Order: sequence, then structure tokens, then C-alpha cells
Amino acid sequence: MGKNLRLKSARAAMDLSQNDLAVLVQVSRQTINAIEKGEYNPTIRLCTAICRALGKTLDELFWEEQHENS
Amino acid sequence: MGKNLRLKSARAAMDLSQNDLAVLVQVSRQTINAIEKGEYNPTIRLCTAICRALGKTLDELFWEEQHENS
DNA sequence: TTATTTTGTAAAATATGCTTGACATATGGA
DNA sequence: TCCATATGTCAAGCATATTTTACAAAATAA
Repeated sequence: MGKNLRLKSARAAMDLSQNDLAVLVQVSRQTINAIEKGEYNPTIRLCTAICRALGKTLDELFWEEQHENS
Repeated sequence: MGKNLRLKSARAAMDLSQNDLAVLVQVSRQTINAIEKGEYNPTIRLCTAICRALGKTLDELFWEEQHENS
């Protein structure tokens, strides 16, 4: 998992700090930070809450197209 | 969380048992069963693996539109 | 500069996703 | 009938998501 720059960008577009978003979706600030840094693997429920807070869908923030091999 | 009938349906469309899908995405059969029954809250990584196995995206299997409240 | 906010990071504890093994029921085929 | 497959469910334990507390660095504003 790499960094989630789409999440970071969507959050910035709404002028929210990591802490603001954390409060909105009721997790700790560190959890938001870790998700943006790609350090782990949140639950679908949390991803959905983040999407709703930012006006995006799962595909927009969390779906990654599979790269072709060769 | 209610039952995930879209998942159940997408799995049936590919003629896979819960166990078949579990093997494909490398979790236990009970985990697939619990997800279809809406009993918990899988990780985004597992949801993504399930989507890839079934040729669907996160929005198609796991996104739920918000109902308007009056 | 100083003060404030934001982000990064770490360690210990808690909550919960997920596994393992087991047993029950329903279904369809031989 | 018997046999195999598919699904549902439970309990104990392991693996890991998330919290809490804390400290530090970078950015922003006064």
C-alpha cells in the first residue's frame, strides 16, 4: 500500500486538518494519518465514513486499478 | 449493516461457493459467510481482494447510497 | 522572535477482524 | 437410503486495527 494522496487531496479540498476529519468520522487523528501514509488497512466502515465526510465514493478514494503485468 | 446481497449475487454469477471465494481471496469460509450476512466489517484490503476476484469494484459491491431523511 | 496549528512518529493497551475446529441443517445426486 | 456439497453458527484464540499518551518537527501567523 502506498500513500493515499487522493484522500489527502480530497481532505485539503474541504480545508480540513487530519484532526478535523478524525473528529468527523470519530477516530483518532493518528488513524487518519496512518491511512493517508498507507501504513495500514482500515475497515470498510471507516473508509465509507471518510468518503461520506468528504463527498466522495469508495472507488474515488480507495479503489486502485490493477496494473497489467507486461 | 444488512446482508450483502450484491456480493452473494456476484459470487453466484461466477458459480462460486463461499468456500471457493474464500480460497481465492485467502480467508476462511466463515469470514465470507459473515460478510455476506452483514455480521461485520471487513478491511478494505479484503473487500478489494473480493472485488477483484469477482470482477467488480468497491462501489459496485460495498458502497451504499445514503438515504435522504425526509 | 513567540505562539499556535498541523503533521509525523512511537510504545503500550484495547477492540475487533479473522482463523481454527467443530457441529448442524438443507440440498441434490447416486 | 447414503454420500457429498453448501451454508449457517459457535467458541477459543491469534493477528492486527485503533486508541491513548506523549514528544518532536514543520508550517503559519502574530
